[in-house]
Amino acid sequence: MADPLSRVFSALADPTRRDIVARLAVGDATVNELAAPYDVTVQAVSKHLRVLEDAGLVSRSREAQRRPVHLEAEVFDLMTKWIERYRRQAEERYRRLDDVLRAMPDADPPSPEGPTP
Amino acid sequence: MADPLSRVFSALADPTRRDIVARLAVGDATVNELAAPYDVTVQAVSKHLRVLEDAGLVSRSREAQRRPVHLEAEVFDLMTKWIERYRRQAEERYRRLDDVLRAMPDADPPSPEGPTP
DNA sequence: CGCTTGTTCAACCGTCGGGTTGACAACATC
DNA sequence: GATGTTGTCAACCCGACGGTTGAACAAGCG
Repeated sequence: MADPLSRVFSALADPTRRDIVARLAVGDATVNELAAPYDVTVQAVSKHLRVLEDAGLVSRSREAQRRPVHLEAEVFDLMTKWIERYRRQAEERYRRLDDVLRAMPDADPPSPEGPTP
Repeated sequence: MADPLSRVFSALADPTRRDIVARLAVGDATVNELAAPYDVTVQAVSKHLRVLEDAGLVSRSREAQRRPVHLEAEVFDLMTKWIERYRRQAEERYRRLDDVLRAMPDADPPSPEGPTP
């Protein structure tokens, strides 16, 4: 799973990881602090952070034996851009279809419904 | 994995599924049409569509023996809202931190770095 | 009716993801 | 140097996922 988009979407597909992101939006935190609210081991949270880091959503710096985790919000744009593109395209298509329906000459198109009976 | 957000993110974590969404943004299509560009079986694509449908990203109607697939773009909002929330929050935090740093009195805070030596 | 087309269901296989436990590295403090 | 704190690495378990094959169901058409 090499492509960045898959990594980001996949990273945020887990509720615990989304929770961690939510918490990090408030401020940086250490692994132990992040693990505290959950009933999983610290190792599990460390794994989650690795996934988030690989996705570019999070960065870890060294500060003595602590490793404060920091949210990197820029990667979000990758997703929003992708989403917006296809949302826009779908809406555009809808609009165009509407136009076609409006400008429809009353010839009988291959519509299976009611071809002007 | 009950929550809708996880389902949507998870659904879009697969490149094939994102591709299918991209194709459906252009217009509705049948399973066979969707499967054509890929070298996987039709059944595999059908499974992908089931995932997309469970996530609310796609709907299938019946039209004779065909089952045209239609993109439901509204669910995108779920994601964008989530993303925007935390992006905004992170930016807000950044801005506030900046203010704090700017308005910093030259007392010595518990910073482990250089406490104004 | 029998046949073809389009799609799904069921069973199976290999891999990945989230979780655990246990050991270990790095640093701080006594 | 011994001890404790913080975090990662490694091995393992189990359930979910993406894929396949083979059969079944549904709807039109000879």
